[in-house]
Amino acid sequence: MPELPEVETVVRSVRPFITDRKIEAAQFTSKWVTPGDMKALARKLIGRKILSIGRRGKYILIQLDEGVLTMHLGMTGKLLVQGSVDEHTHGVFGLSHAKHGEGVLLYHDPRQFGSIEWSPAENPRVTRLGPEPLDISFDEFLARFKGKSGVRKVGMKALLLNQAFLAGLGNIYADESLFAAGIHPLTSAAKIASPRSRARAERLYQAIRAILSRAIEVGGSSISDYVNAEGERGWFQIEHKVYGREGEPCANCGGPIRKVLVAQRGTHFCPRCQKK
DNA sequence: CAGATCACCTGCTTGC
DNA sequence: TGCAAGCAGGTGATCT
Repeated sequence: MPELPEVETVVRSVRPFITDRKIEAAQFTSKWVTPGDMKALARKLIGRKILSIGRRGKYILIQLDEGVLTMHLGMTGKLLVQGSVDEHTHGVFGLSHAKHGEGVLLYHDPRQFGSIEWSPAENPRVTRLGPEPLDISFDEFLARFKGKSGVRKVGMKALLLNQAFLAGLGNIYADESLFAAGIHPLTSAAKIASPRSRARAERLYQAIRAILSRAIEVGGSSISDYVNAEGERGWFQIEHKVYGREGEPCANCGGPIRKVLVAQRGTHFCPRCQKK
């Protein structure tokens, strides 16, 4: 699902519909999305005013006049300001005086891998995240390659998927970034972090930023059913060079794009352009 | 500690 | 046609 660009798009599209509004009703129906006492959560939220909405990694942060509502969209989550409630709608928020729209916010998530949590202050899941890829310098990026016991030996694909390394990259943008930087997904982090690979590390840093920025510009990637809060699709999938393109010719060398399993995830790359 | 494996849930596609 | 297996944008618990 939704990775950093999709979550950013959702946040931007929902912002004008919920900012400065009061939560007048709330209902939850999934023990996976909202573990624990769902009625207590609803009671906690009703009467709260929404001060602002933001994003950290793949998390949506809704600042309230008391505490913060932290949401994750998992693999199939959507946050919608229009549409109807169905069996996959696991969160319904009724909002005060509709300045725009209809005054309802719907959390929709068929697989229920997402989450909705209230906490008095920053959610610990958010605290554990690494830095925002669009905010850090190259030196800070390079410094992340070191773990507590020296330079990390993990493969680059697994490292990019680790949210404690950088927040926000998922399967699509990890594959696209590694292709753009000419790095094989199984290349060890130690190799990229070595001084001799400085150019490649810098290419990766720039690739991640350019790809995420461009994806945000065009509203994210709509692979199957991703849409923003107003139901609009994103268009970055058109610009994917490797993700979902197994067997197609590489944009760079013309050889076939391959798909293998890395870190339990389908991983797309060009064997000719991305050497270990 | 770092890394690998598995599990969570639903729906769609693939292959026999 | 029908059905089982496999796979999907993610994360976190549990092992080695």
